[in-house]
Amino acid sequence: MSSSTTSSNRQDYLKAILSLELRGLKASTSAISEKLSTQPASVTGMLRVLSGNDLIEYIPYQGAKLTLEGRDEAIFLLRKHRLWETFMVEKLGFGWDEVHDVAEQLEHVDSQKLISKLDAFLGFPRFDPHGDPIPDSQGVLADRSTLVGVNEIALGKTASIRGVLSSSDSFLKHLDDLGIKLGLQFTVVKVFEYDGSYQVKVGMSEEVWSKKLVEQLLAEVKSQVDNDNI
Amino acid sequence: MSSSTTSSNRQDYLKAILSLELRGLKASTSAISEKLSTQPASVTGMLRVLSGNDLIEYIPYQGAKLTLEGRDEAIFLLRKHRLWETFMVEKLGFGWDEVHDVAEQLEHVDSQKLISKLDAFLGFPRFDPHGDPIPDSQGVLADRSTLVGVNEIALGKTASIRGVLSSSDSFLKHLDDLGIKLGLQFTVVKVFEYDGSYQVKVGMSEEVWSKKLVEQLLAEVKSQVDNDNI
DNA sequence: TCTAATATTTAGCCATGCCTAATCTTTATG
DNA sequence: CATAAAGATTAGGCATGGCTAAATATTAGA
Repeated sequence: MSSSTTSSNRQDYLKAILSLELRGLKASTSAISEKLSTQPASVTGMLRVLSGNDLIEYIPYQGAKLTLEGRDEAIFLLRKHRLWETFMVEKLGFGWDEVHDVAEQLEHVDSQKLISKLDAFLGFPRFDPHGDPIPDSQGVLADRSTLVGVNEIALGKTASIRGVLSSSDSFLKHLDDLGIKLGLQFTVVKVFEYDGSYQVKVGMSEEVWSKKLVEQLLAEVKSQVDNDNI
Repeated sequence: MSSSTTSSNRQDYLKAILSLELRGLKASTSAISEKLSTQPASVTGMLRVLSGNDLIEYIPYQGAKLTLEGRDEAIFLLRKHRLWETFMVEKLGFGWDEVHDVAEQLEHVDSQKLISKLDAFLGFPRFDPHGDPIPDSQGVLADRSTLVGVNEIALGKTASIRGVLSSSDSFLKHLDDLGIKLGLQFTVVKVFEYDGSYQVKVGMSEEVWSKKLVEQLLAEVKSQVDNDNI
C-alpha cells in the first residue's frame, strides 16, 4: 500500500527528531534518547542506520537533521497520528486525554489508502482534538493563527472550542470534568481579573472556568511549539 | 490497556493455529509454516516459546493445540480483524476485497477499549463483510445458520446480502463489478438451472448472476469452515 | 588555556525470530 | 517388517535493536 519500508522502530526515531526540530531544538543524541526512553548508545547506533538510509543527515557529535525524505515520512506519521486521534474522539467518543497511546500504535499501520479514506470520513479536519494542525495529504500543516484565545473573545460573543495549548493528561481530564469538549459552543458571559490572572465565565452552564484553564487558553499561539503531540 | 503481552509475531502463530483448529485440521509444524510462510524449523522454535507461555500445548512431532488462554487471545484477534474489516467497508467505503491486509495490521493494535468502542460504533455487528461471524466481547461466535443461500429464497421474495462463502479477491472483485454489495436488497425474479447449476435472476437490475456466483452462494453453510478469513 | 564535567561513541553482549543444513522421527509402501 | 519418503527437530548463523561499561569528544569554568 504505502511505499514505506521503514520499520516501526525507525519511524519512532524520525518522529522524535521531527518533534525536536519543530520546536527549534537540536536533535542531539541525548535529546532523542530521552524522548524514546532508550540509552544514548542505542541512539548512536540507530542514527548511523537512518543516515545510511538517507532519512537523516548525521555527523557524529553533531546530532541529526531530517532529510527531505525523512521529513516527509515523519510528517506522514504525524498526519496519521492526529487523524486517528480525531477519529477516536469524534467518532468513538473517547476523551481527548485517552487517545495518545493508542494513536501511537495506529500511526504505524501502513496504508496510504486507509489514511486518505479516513481523512475523507472525518471531513478533512485541519486540527486534531488537541487543536494541533493535521498535515494534509501533501504534508502541509494548517495555520493555527486563525484560532484565538478565550480572552480575545468579546463579551456576549459566541465561539466554540477548537483546541487547547496543553495536552497534559491531568489538564485534559480537568476539562472533561468541567464538561468542556472539543467543538463545544459557548457564550462569554463575563471576563474579570482574579489573582493576577483571568477568569472567564461562559454561558454553557454555571461553571466559572478555573484559573488554570484560562491561563492555558490565554497563552499565545506561539507557545504552541512547546506542545508536541507527536 | 489490554493485558496482552504477546508479541505481534507470536499472535500470528496463535491465529494460524486457531485457523487450522477451526477447520478441524491438526496444527502441525508444516501446516503452520505454510500459513505463515516461514520455514518449519522456525515454527518449531516458536512452538517451544508459546508452549512455555502456556498459550499452546506442544508435544514434539505431535503438533500444537491452543490452551484456553491461547484460544482466547486468538479469538480476540479474530474479533479485532473482523471488526476492522467491517469498519473499513461500512464506514470508509472500501471494497471487501481490499481490506484483509490492512486488517492484518490493525488487529495487532492493543487496546480493549478501542475495540469495544469500535464495536459499539459499528452497531455490534454479528457478521463481517465476508459474512464471517464476529466474536462478541465474550469471544462467542454468532451462529451463521440463520443465513440462507440464495437458492433457498422463494421466487418473488426480497432478501439482502449478508455474506459470501468465498472471500477470494477475484470473486469479491467480480461481485463488486456486478454491483453486489453487502446489505444490498434484492428480489428473486427467476431461478433456473443452467449447465447443471443454478442461475438466479434478481430484481436489483437486469444482470443475471453468473454461474460461479450462484454456486458460491448456494454452497451449504457447513462448507464455511473452508473459508478462513483470519 | 587547561581541566573538569558532560555528551557521545565504541566495544562487547543479549534477546527475538528468522534461515539453512544436518539429523532424527514417523509414516507409508513394497 | 523393513526401508524409503516425508515431516520435525537440532545446530549454528544472521539481522535488528536494545543494554552496560569503557573510551573519546566537546563544552564550560576557573
